Amino acid sequence: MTAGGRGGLAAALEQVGQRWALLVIAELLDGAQRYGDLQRSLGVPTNILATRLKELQEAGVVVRVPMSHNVLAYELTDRGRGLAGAIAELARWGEPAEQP
Amino acid sequence: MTAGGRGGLAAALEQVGQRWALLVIAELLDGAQRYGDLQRSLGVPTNILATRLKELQEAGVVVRVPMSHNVLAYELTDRGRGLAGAIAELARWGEPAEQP
DNA sequence: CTGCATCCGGAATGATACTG
DNA sequence: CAGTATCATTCCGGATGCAG
Repeated sequence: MTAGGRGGLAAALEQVGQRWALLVIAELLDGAQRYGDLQRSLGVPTNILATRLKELQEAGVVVRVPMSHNVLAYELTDRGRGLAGAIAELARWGEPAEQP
Repeated sequence: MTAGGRGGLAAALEQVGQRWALLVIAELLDGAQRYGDLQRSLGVPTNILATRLKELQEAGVVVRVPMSHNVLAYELTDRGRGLAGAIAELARWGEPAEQP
């Protein structure tokens, strides 16, 4: 039953195909970040960021980890880090063509 | 100036991050297809498909190629085929975990 | 001060009817 | 067959409010 890919791709896009989702994950690939840091470094609206982080947690891509008391951060799960390859490919594809 | 990836990723998502865009491209990876074929195999609304195909042409990802007289099809450009890796990674990530 | 929730206008999406 | 036109629904984005 090789799902072929169409189904897998559709499933992937349902989980991380929303606007800003892959950008948030790409930021978290550099390490855990706090809410405000993600907001400032990405320039994403606060309501969208809150919604995405909630959805990504339900998808098992991101987890909320407490640091010191009163301070918490968001971190990728193993499943979330599994997107590193796809993100790298997309990023390389999107880079302006450079002639050596 | 290693564009790093954030910029490249954002640029990629602006071109192929819209809904259905990557699914259309994935279908075209199997070879050129006609409008009605894409519509039926993907189940995408006709107005969305028309819009995406127009945008993907402007992005240089897809070209409209005439076949026999009165029949035309959509085909990926080299740039479009450059997304094969990213799509394969996403599809594999989205596949349900299979335990043998 | 950080981490969200709410409200609202505008853009994107989807279902369907219509045209060359 | 290959789209375009129209309208309802949903999503997104910016401003703002509010609790811990």
